[in-house]
Amino acid sequence: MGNTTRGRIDKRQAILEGAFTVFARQGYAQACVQEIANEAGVAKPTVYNHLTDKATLFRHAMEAGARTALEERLAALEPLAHPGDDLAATLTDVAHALLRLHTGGRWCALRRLLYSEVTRFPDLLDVAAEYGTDRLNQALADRLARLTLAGRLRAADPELAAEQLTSLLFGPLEARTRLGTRTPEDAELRELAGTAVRTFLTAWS
Amino acid sequence: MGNTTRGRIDKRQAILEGAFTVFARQGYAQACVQEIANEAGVAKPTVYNHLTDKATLFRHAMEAGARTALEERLAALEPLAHPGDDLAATLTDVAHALLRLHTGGRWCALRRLLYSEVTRFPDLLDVAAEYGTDRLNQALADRLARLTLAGRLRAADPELAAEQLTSLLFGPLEARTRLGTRTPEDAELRELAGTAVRTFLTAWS
DNA sequence: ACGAAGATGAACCGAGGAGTACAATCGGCG
DNA sequence: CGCCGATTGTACTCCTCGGTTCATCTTCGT
Repeated sequence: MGNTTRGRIDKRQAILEGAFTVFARQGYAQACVQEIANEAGVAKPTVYNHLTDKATLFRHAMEAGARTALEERLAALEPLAHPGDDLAATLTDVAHALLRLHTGGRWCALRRLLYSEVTRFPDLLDVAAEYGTDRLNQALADRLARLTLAGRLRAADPELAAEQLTSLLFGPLEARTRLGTRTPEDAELRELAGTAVRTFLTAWS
Repeated sequence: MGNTTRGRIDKRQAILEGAFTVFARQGYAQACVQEIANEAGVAKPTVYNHLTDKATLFRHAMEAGARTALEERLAALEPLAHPGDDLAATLTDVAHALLRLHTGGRWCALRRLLYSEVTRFPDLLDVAAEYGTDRLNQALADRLARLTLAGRLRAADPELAAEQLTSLLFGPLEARTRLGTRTPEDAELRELAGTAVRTFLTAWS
């Protein structure tokens, strides 16, 4: 258990990361603080020293996890700032990257925890609003608006267009990933991205 | 608490319904059997008499809830069997009905419970497969195929078309319903159904 | 009316886990 | 070196809750 450096590196960070992985694996109620402490390579009283409560520990862990997840997703749609000659191709690439993130373990766990604990922790709604799908849609709408201005698209309502694109992308995932317990083949994701972008473009160009 | 008829009407049914509502309200781990018994107007040993375990109680409650939810949803797309002259209108009506079901308490609770407990109860995947979105997509694909045969649609791949229509419908709900904690205005749902059907029809006709 | 089967309430057991107390230890800093 | 604050293990106190037992009704079929 005592492999982690005994020294002065930020325990708090380790605790939050360990907490997120344990919560993701067990759920809030079944995760015991002792196991989180073990996962973080830290003693149980240290956990209570940094984060007063199991509840606040959960909140902070969720917020940290959600923030990094959002950063990943925003980074994934960066290519849309410099689209090549083939708009459909870059759009498909971006869609594919988003799908891979969305089928990854971190994002699935985050969604599961949000759904399951939102009734007991209503403040998680703020986390979801701050780092959730709305934020991604907003950034995507910005990109689509720029593309429309450049004459490469005909999205009169960029918000709606973005919402429909992400819906076409992520909607089928629930069934395809068996509620997040399976990660589909990369080829399947590629195919999914292609069909979604195709219908999107026939509707919005 | 003894308001429920003391007689011989099916206790088991009452227990399952009460269990579903309590599980929906509290989640699996935080729901205690005593409260379920109270909700069902029944004594705790009676619960253990009908359903041996808390786990099996949960499984049966989930299956019952999922079955009725599926029946509701399948009934909602019945109008597609006799579409009027205006296909877009009936499609929008069906979409609206589906959206109202999907924003209702029962379905949201079911989704929450499925997501949160699928790791501890992998057999819930069978329930989801039996009564979940796939089944609805299948029935919808059947309708779309019939419509295509009748020349009212051009859905070469009915499965894909159905998947994309439901995605366009239900995708935006996650954000609009704040993870299922809010039920949008009926006008908003109507608008959502309209835009979804519009893009669907421009892509598939 | 009566007996059997099921339902009821209450008390009880045991496990698991949150949170705390405390004494021993480690680390950096003057 | 010697202090001080943070860290560690361990043990402990509650408390919740699953599941059971049991003695006492209630209901129904006959």
